Amino acid sequence: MKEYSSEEEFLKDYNPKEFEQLSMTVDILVVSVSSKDSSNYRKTDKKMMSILLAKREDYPFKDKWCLPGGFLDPKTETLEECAKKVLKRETNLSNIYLEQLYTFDAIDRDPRTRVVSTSFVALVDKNKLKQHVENASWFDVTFIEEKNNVVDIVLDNGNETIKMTIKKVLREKTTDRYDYKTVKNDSLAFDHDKVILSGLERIKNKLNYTDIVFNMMPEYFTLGELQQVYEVILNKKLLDPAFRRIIANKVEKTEKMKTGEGHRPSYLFRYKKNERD
Amino acid sequence: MKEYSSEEEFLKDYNPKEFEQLSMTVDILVVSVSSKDSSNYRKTDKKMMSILLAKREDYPFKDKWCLPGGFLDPKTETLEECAKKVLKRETNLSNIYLEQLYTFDAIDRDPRTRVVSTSFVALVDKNKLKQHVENASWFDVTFIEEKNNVVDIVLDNGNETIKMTIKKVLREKTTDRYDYKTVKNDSLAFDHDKVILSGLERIKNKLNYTDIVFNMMPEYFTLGELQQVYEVILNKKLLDPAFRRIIANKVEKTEKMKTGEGHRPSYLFRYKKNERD
DNA sequence: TCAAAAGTGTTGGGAGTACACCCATGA
DNA sequence: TCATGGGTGTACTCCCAACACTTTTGA
Repeated sequence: MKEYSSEEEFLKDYNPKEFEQLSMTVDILVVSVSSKDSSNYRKTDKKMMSILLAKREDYPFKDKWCLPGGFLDPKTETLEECAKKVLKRETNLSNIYLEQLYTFDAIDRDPRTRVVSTSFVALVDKNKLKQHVENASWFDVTFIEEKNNVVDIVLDNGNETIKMTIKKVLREKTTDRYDYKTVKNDSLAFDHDKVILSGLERIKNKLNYTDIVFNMMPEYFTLGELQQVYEVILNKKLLDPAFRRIIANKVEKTEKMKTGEGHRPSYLFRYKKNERD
Repeated sequence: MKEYSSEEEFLKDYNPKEFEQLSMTVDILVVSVSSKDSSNYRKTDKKMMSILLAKREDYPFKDKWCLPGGFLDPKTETLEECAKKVLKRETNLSNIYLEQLYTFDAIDRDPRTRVVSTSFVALVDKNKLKQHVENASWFDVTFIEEKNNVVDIVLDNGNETIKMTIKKVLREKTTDRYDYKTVKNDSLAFDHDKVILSGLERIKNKLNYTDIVFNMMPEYFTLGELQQVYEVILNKKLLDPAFRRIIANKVEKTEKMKTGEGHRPSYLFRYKKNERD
């Protein structure tokens, strides 16, 4: 290997042109929780997970939906800064929970040039959103995992229903990592179906050992509402007493009550800010 | 947003030059387990985690150690293919456990140009390695986590000792994600200290809910050896009966025995290949 | 009055913790 | 013989699942 004794000498020899034609993008899975109004005045609203999609108008993906994203400007920003910029543009919010998910990079991912994309998961409280950006829309998520590791995801924004099917193939017997194979996906651009699936699974896993739910909750909430969010993300019914015990030390009861619901009113709780353990 | 009606029109307008000057690299944390010979003939060899480092001879990082890695060729390979190529070069092995870790991208990471680096963790059984590549060396890892979230990592290859100190700062109260701040690091290039820390933590976490250990084990091993590997990775002593119960359904007893150790001989076990649960 | 959700107590089983104990070996 | 690790049984604790039960409300 050649040795260099000074910076000038090194830079003269170093040829980044060799590696040009590479772009990076950032894709963000913005997740929130929405409520479907119930017809029965007694029943509580049904909770749904929802994600934000934007419509592409430019050529290669005309009329396809895709995750909010954008190209990285290598001269000025980090991937995370780029993601925050995109989030600000799409939601007009700055203080959003953001976590790097995975870097996807199939060679033929983008027909224009070689693109490597780092995906992020963002969790937001929909109530804080003031405005909708044009061309963007919230889709309710229905997640059906069948026994043979085939996952159906249905997205619905009221006007349009998007269906996709992905097969999960365990990469190695020794691990929990899956390769995602798209079985059916007509409406989402790029590999965004895979980003959605891996992001949703990440949230589901993290629900049990972190407090990330509270990023999707308003400041005050009833335990029933919180439980519903858990239930819709985990996709299973939880038992009330068990649930209350588990989250007891994460929340604090306030003096406020939620009334007018056709049944016994409930105390409003709040995320316990000053916990130390 | 401008609309395009054909691919030609689109490509004419699309200008990737705007985003050039971006390179990607792959860095791999290759982890294995080594044994330190014991002086006492009765005692079993002490197990250590060890990682592979390579010496840089080129200018900006002369005399620094760094993780095996290389530039991505955007025209021909995916990140994972690139990682496998590097692994083949450094270890001459092809069937290695490989898992994407995280994408690091501080703007000033590399003084030459903007570089985004996706890191991987690879687990190998050192016994399978036939040859050492020049300029590469295995370092035993000592990992000391103090109460105030400051981590000391000491690497030792017999000739040289590398010390580094990193502070972990929780990114958000609601999550388990940390920002890593380098407190002290004189001998490792780039941000490889952070890659090492996050990789080691990843392995530690996954030990409990996956079977990744077996990627670092030879085909036949005693339960005592396996337990030692768990103990060195988790950095705590485990109780024999508990350990045996927990891993009982992951391994199968063979007819082979390990003798000549100055104590009761032990059965050799093997990873149970055909488990279904 | 009553359906619906809020909220609490009690019990049982399964998993992990701790410890006690015996076995087999080679120098 | 004995230090050392191999290997097994058992009792105890704690968490969580499951269920039973009471409370409170608005139409």
